[in-house]
Amino acid sequence: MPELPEVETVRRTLKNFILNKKITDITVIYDKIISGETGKFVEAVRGQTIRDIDRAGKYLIFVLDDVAFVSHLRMEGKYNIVSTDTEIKKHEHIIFRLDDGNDLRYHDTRKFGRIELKGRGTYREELPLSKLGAEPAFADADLLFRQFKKSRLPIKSLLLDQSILSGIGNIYANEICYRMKLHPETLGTQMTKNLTQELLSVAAEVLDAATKLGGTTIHSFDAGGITGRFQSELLIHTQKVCPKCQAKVTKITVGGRGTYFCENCQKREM
DNA sequence: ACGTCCTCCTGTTCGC
DNA sequence: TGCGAACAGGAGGACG
Repeated sequence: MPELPEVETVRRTLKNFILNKKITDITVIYDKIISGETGKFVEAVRGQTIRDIDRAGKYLIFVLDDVAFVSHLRMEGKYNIVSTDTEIKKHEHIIFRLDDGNDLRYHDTRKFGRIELKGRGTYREELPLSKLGAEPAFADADLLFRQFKKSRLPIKSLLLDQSILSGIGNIYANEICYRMKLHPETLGTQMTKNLTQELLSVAAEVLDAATKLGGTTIHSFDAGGITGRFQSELLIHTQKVCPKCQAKVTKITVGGRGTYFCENCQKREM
């Protein structure tokens, strides 16, 4: 499931391949991927050149001449760049034909991803980007502390709330709690100012380290054929044994999400 | 305004 | 062993 480091890796990889390429045609095979009217999307994007690829949290933004489109990969979305004459694969839903003989193809096994047309100069002010919280590297600890303090939701759930902090998904939420020695069910109201500051630096550090390694490859996700090397750095997510104390890792559900933690190491007193 | 639950999907894993 | 059920989960929307 692509989170900030994986999406950033996709962004950088794509930029190398498709910057300044013109989209000469679009074929929409499965149109529920496109939010809004498919015809309008195709009409607006056809003939436009890719001027930049931006990112906000887990969203990718393709910036074209006159418009932009926002793409969320959700669980299993991928972009493949292949020669136009390559046979279309089963889960390729949107085909962008480029003017260099290649296609940019959106592939998504579970069809959860979404692509939506936005204004070139206004996409950050439009939903859904407009309600994203800051990324951990740029977040304000005082504001975050106030948001934590007023919620009785578990910290794990608050970390996954994109309107509070953007870019963290289930894998990194688990990793951040573990590195903080924090029980994932610690309530927002139990957080202290110091702990919040520490959480921000741990979160930024983990995301940065993962980005430097090309993200984490989980299940079918990879960034344009690039295998994320953060996979081997995971300390708790999908682990059987705690690397610190060798205790058996506990798996519970928090806010409907699979949560891995060590009962021995993650019981820090507030 | 906030929290909870449901929906979207398909491939994989689990249980009987 | 086989097959249906449960699970995986990010975000958006319905609902209370």
